[in-house]
Amino acid sequence: MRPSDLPQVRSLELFESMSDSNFEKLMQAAYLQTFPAQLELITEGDPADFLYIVIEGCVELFARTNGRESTMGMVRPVGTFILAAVLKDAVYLMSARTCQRCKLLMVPSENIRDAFENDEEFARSIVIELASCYRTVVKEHKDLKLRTAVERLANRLLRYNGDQGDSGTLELPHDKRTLASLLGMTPENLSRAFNTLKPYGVIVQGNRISLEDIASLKTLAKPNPLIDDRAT
Amino acid sequence: MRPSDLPQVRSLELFESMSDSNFEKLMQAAYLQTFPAQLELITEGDPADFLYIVIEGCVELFARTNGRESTMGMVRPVGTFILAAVLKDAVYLMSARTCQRCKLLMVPSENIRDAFENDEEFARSIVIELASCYRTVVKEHKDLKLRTAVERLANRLLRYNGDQGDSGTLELPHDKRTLASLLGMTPENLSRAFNTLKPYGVIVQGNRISLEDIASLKTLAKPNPLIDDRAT
DNA sequence: GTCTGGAATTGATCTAAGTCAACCACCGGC
DNA sequence: GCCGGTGGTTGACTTAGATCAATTCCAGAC
Repeated sequence: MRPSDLPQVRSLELFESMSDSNFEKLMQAAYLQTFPAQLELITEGDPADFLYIVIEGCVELFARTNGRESTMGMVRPVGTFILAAVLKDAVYLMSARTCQRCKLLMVPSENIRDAFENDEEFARSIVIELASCYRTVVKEHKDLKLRTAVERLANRLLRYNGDQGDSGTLELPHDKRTLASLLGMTPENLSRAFNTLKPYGVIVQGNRISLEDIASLKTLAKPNPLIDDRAT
Repeated sequence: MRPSDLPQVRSLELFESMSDSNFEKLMQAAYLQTFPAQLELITEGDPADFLYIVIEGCVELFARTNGRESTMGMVRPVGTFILAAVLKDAVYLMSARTCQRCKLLMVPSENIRDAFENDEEFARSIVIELASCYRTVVKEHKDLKLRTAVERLANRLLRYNGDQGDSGTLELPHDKRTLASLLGMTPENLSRAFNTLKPYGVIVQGNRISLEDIASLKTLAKPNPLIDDRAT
């Protein structure tokens, strides 16, 4: 792997407080690979052989059952996916595909579990990371169970706006069909949801969105830190 | 606490491989309390002061936002709740209330975090437990996103039937309004869902259900181990 | 530039599910 | 025994959202 990528990986909360020697050992066992767009990296039900770390590009996590399919999450640099399956030595619950050409670091599950046994700091980081993942899904579950499609969209826009510096203008980080699936609706319905948000100052131009009246958008969205805040 | 309860708690996967002395220390810091039915034990947004362990009775986890409310899960003996918030030293994401008179063991968060630092085996168990919790929510999320209400009910019935010995007869473990909320629908809609399952051999008498034609119920439900199996 | 194919939008329609209201059935208290 | 309350069911109706089909809008290929 390119030495310039290493510090990035090291800076992940997961690896930050690991000992140098253990980190190096882990990285030596890892593979850095480049994948083309639209490649299915893993399929739900397969045994978890690797922990994946996204160095470049973007990976979509999705689930399928009975002909239907839904986007479960998006991972961008520098983020990991399917830590839980790796630790439990279980099968993947989600599938993953590249959205673009991607550079991924693949760490063999066994090495992760070894490091977990031998590095107490790493074990601690893993717990924090897992707890965070858990809380993220709980929030998504609440979002889906307690809100309508329009509310989910409104809150998502407010979140993207916050992520991108609260400027009142934001760029959708994925295409609209993906966003729709992520929010648990159809692309058609997403279109219509954008239309119903127009009176609340939401202007759509391709994947650039301006929020002209954040106050009124908030009265509709009723954002809730226990659903929308990433940190808490 | 009654000494007869201790072995039960000790047998929890979470505490099983902990050292005796550490377990005792933890239990000495803990409080055993009995609560009446319908008491709100914790409220989402409050700081996580205790890890709760249900010794007797049944606790409902639920979430509220903007006037709406939804049941997120049910905890029965011997089970724990809100481990993630405790470990992250964060606020609760869910509220909890007793469904019946309950006996609960409350372990101060701080002691849990201490034990986590000092007992490597405990740390390992926590990771497994957290990973399991995570995977459980992911499954619930898939269930909600990928299935209709009737399918969710059908699969739930098959699951309860499996839990209760595959006899073809099962008892609903909670009242129907709670089940409805758990499955993400209204009580009225649950009633109707039971009716649409009648042609598939589902006979309802109060909270006793008989499944007279499991084969055909399965063709409708299309159970998927990556959603419905607890273990995987 | 023009062509082309995928993404996005729009409209018409259908369906699953929620809402509202009435009603029933069971249980506990008196 | 009767009363009243709670949980469950049923029916009529509304609504959110899905589906299907028809355009439109680009962006990239040539």
